[in-house]
Amino acid sequence: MAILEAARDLLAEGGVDALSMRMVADRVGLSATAIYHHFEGKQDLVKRVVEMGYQRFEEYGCEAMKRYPRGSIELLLALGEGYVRFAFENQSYFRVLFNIQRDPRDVEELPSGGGYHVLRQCVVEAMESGAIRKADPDLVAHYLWTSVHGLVTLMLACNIQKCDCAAEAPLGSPVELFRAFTTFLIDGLRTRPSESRKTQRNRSEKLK
Amino acid sequence: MAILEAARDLLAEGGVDALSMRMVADRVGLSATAIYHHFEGKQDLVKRVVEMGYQRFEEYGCEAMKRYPRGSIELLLALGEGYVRFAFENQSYFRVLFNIQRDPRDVEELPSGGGYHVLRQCVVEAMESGAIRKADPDLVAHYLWTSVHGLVTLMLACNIQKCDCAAEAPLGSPVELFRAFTTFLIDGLRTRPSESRKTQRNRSEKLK
DNA sequence: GCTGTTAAGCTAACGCCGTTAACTTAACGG
DNA sequence: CCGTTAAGTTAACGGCGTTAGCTTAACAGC
Repeated sequence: MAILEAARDLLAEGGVDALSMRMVADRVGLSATAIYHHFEGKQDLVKRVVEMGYQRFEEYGCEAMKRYPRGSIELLLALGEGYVRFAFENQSYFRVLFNIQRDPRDVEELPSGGGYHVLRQCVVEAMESGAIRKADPDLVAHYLWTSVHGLVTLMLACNIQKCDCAAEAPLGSPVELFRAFTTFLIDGLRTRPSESRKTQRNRSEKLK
Repeated sequence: MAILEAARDLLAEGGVDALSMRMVADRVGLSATAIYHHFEGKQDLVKRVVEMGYQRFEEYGCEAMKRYPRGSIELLLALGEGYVRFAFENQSYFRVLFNIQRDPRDVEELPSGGGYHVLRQCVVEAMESGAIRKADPDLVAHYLWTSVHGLVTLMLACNIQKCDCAAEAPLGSPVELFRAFTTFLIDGLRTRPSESRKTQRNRSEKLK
C-alpha cells in the first residue's frame, strides 16, 4: 500500500517527527484526512510501519542462521553482528523499532518477539552442543540481547559512527566494536577448555 | 530557576512530548513567549534540564564509589547497579538523557561524559589490582557501559518492569536481572580462577 | 433499473503546538 | 531626565493530529 511506503520512507528519512499525516498524504497524492479511512491515526500508521520492519529485521537473523552451524558460538555471534548491522544500515528504522516509549499503552508485545525465540533456540542448541556453559537459556538469551542492544543504542544515542577506544588500533565501525566485545562475551559464556567435566557440572550447580 | 523546575517536572511526568512551552509557562505563571527571554527555544530548554540531570545521575555513581574499595570488582558492579537504579527510579529523566536522537546537531558531546571517565578510572584500577584481566581500559569501559545500558534501554523500551526469565526463579526488578547478569560479566572479565586462589574463594562467596 | 450500503475521497474546522513580531513596563546608570 | 536593557505582554503565523460532515463511485439485492 502506497501510504505505508510513503510513511516508511519519511520515517527512514527523518524519524518519527518527520512523519506527518499531511506529508504522507502529499506523497501519495491524497488529502491528509483520507488516511484516516485506512489507519486509525498516526500512532496506528507508525505501528504498521514498524510491523513491516520486523520482516526486514528478521532477514538479518535468517542470513546468519544459514551461514553458521547450529549450536555453534559462531552462530550466536553472527546473530549479534546481524543485529548491529541491521541497526546501522537501517538507523531511522531501528530508532522507531526500539525507540524508548513513554506511553505504556503502545507496548502490547515485545519488539522482535519472533526474533527472540530464534535467539533463544540458538542458545539452547549451543548449550546442548557444549559450546557455551549451561544456564537458564532465557537468562543467557536476554544477556546476549541486552549486550548487543546496549552497544547499538548507546552508539546511536551518541551518534557515534566509530569508537576510538584503542589508540593503537582504532575501531572503525560499530560492527568492529562488537567484534572487539566478543572476546568478553565468549570468555563469559564458552566452556573453558581447561575445566574438566566435573568442575563444569559443579559450577553449573553453584550458579543456581 | 522556576522555569527549569517546571520543565523538569513535566519531563519527568510525561516525557519530552508532555513538555510544551505553554504548559511550562502556565506552571510558572507566565506567558509562553516570556520563556524565550531566558531560553532560546524548546530544544535549549530541554538541554538545560538534561544538564541538570547529569548531576543527579552522577550521585548514583558517587554513592557506589563510597561503598566499595577502589580497584574491586564489587565497585564496578555497584556502578552498573547504580546505572540501573538511576534509570528506573528516574525513568522519564533517563529517557530524555539517553533518548535516541535523530538530530546529529544535538550531539555535541557524549551523555554522561563525566561519568564515563569515572567508570574508566575504576576499570584501570581494577586491572591494576588484578581484579579483572588486563586489556584496553576504554574497550572494557565501553563494554561494561553498553552491557548495562542495553539492559536498561531494552527494558524501558518494552516497558518491562520485571523479567520472567527463569520460571523456577522469576527475576523481579531490573536490578535483580542485572545481578543475574553479573555472573556472565564477571566470568568474562575477572582474572581466571587458575591464576589466583584468593579470587576464586571470593567468587564462591559472592555467588552465595 | 432503482436503491441502500459501503468504501474512499474531499473541505472546513478545532484546538493544540513552537515560534516571531511588536509593544509595554520597570529598573537603573550617566 | 533620558537611554538602555531586561522581562513581561498580546497577536499572529504556519504546522500539527484529528473530527465532522459532505460527495462520489462501486456493488448487491430487489
